[in-house]
Amino acid sequence: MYADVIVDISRNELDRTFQYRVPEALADAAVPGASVVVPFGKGRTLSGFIVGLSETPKIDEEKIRDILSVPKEKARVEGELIALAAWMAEHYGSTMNQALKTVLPIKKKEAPKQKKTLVLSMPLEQARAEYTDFVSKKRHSVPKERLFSAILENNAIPWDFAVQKLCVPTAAIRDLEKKCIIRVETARDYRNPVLSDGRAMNRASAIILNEEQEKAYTTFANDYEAGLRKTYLLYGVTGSGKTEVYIRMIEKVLSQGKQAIVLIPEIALTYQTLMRFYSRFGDKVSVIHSRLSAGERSDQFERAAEGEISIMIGPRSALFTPFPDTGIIIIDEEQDGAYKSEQVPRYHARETAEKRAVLAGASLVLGSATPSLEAMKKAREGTYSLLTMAHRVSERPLAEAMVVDMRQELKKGNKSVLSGPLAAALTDRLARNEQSMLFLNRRGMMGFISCRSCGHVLKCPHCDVSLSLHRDGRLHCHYCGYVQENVKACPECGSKYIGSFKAGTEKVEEFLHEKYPSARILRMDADTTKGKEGHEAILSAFANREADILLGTQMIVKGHDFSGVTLMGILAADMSLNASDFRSGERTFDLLTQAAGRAGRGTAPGQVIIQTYQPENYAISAAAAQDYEAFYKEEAAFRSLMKYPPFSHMLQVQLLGADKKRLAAGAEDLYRRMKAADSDLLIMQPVDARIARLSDVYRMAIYVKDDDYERLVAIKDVITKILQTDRSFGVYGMTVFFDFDPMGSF
DNA sequence: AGCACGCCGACT
DNA sequence: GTCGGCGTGCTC
Repeated sequence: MYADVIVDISRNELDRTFQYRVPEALADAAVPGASVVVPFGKGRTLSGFIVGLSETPKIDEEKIRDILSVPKEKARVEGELIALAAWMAEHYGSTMNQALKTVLPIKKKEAPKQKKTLVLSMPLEQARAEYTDFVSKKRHSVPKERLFSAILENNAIPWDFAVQKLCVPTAAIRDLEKKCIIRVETARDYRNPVLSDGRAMNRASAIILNEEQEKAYTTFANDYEAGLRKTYLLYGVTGSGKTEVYIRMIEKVLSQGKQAIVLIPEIALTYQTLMRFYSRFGDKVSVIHSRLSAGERSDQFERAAEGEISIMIGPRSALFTPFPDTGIIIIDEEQDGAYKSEQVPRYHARETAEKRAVLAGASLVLGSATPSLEAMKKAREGTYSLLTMAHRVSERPLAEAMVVDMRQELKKGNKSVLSGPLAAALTDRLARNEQSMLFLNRRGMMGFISCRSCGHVLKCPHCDVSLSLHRDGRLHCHYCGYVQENVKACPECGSKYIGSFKAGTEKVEEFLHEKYPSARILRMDADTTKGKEGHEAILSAFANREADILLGTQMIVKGHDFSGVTLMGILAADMSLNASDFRSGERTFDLLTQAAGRAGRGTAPGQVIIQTYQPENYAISAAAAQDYEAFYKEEAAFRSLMKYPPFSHMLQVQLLGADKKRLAAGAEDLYRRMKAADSDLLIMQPVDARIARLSDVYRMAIYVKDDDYERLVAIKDVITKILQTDRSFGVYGMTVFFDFDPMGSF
């Protein structure tokens, strides 16, 4: 018996299976998915995973070696998850090893990571002298020079950083170590302890659904009974009671002896939802969240595999819960950006869930009040089954929304961040002793140029995304590389009030204190929520009416209900609209819709005031009118015209390198090779990434667009092949990553 | 990734 | 002439 093993080294050159013999004694333990220890090369033992078994040797039998052991305590990947990992590696461009590690429950008793650090092992003065000496040599290695100078600057740098970011070969490190210039120190880093949350709950009684909810549920239930496994888009306005529908669907699936996975964007922010599940299903439910230790996570996964629990709730990674027979996967707030992984493999939970659902024979339910263009497009085409819930459970009216044109405010001579109507509304709420929330959308405020007189935003003539101001003082497009000089006056109206937009929560807070000295103000942003309980502390203080105004960024918008709030002010709705990113309209619409949903949750009617320089923009007007249809129509037209996802697909080839010139040369070389490989594919010339340099690593990107996702996968495979086989690429010191249909900025 | 082998420039 | 750096090949 032979086993195909993927060894635990994430290098393209080694991203294939190696065949090993299974000794008699290990025959039972050596199943696909098992973690094994194998000999590799000379005097090395590595861990790896069995991904397949066979009876026949594929290579010279003499060369095949034995599996050394199958450690019992190590986690095992289920066959279904191996297949899923293979799909992910292929579709998102990663090694099989990386994909397996993503899918795999984190190993239980993993030895604490030995963090290796490189430190200077001689006095600084002496090292400086050595360095000068070293550089003066005619034939010295460039990577070594990088490492040397980095250490001189920082005294100590992590091993991983040197190897991965500075692209220093290990041999070079060893060499400097041998010369007693640097020292490799190993320090333990400890796991952070975890709070466990095991509270007993009373079971809530059965839920009674309203007509719309019942209809959505029945459609699903009938399909399920009939053995149909589909993807459903549950499109329900804020407050339409999606959670109750999820719960009923889960009950249905559990009654058939199957299990359920529920994905949510941010556990901390949907505590209320979570408690609903707890009270309904009690200890059948388990929750994973980011604060859980590796050990606790792995315990939860193990419980799932053992059948102790049947519902797993958690973020993106909960998708890989090793249930034996998953019956339903639910993705709540399906449009949320958090479902796209930032790490390689850069998978999207929606697509990956679709794949897993097929592999597992499960149904997939996507829930949202503002569905992503991706999901709605498929629903309209009939690929997904659309379940609509258009009414709020209590029939409570949506808050009344008003759009304030900030250009008019400027004309009236008001240059402050608060418009007349919003200032008046605030004064009014303070007098009536009601609470207000002010939302400052800071996302993507980096460097777009807009006119404060007419609202005109400078855009790339080829890509229709905002140009951003670079350090060189010129305006760049991040998709195609278009560059133009900055402007002194607005090209539309000639006004001199044009420039990049800046305003921080702190500044606004100061302003509010001045204007409303007696008001009690709470500020919530990345700075004030640093502590572990920062979030909760501020939110509960506000819920207890310890403040009149809550001022904050995105984080105040999601999930929480404050019954005392009757006013929601959105200070600058445009900010996220002009991020140089094709998804900015969608994100803005989503944020504004959610923000608007915050006001008027109690008995008093709510009011929403949206301040903007672009009241005519469809993302803003549609959000103010709470009109998803109108938004979808416009946004779909824009995406399809510009060939952006989901009407086309886009591959972002990310290029990183420590040396600017070599990186540029490498990018150019790769670009030409790509063109040669598929000459009529739309490949853009290499451009600087939005963050062109990050911790001393230069970053570039090549974008490729095509209707056919598989064609992008094909060009990805071409690139991987070139990198693997063509040694001459080594000179560029360039590392390459892929991001398919990217979200956010690179 | 990491290890052995072997060529070729630099220094004695 | 020898030393040692770095490119090259290989891992079941």
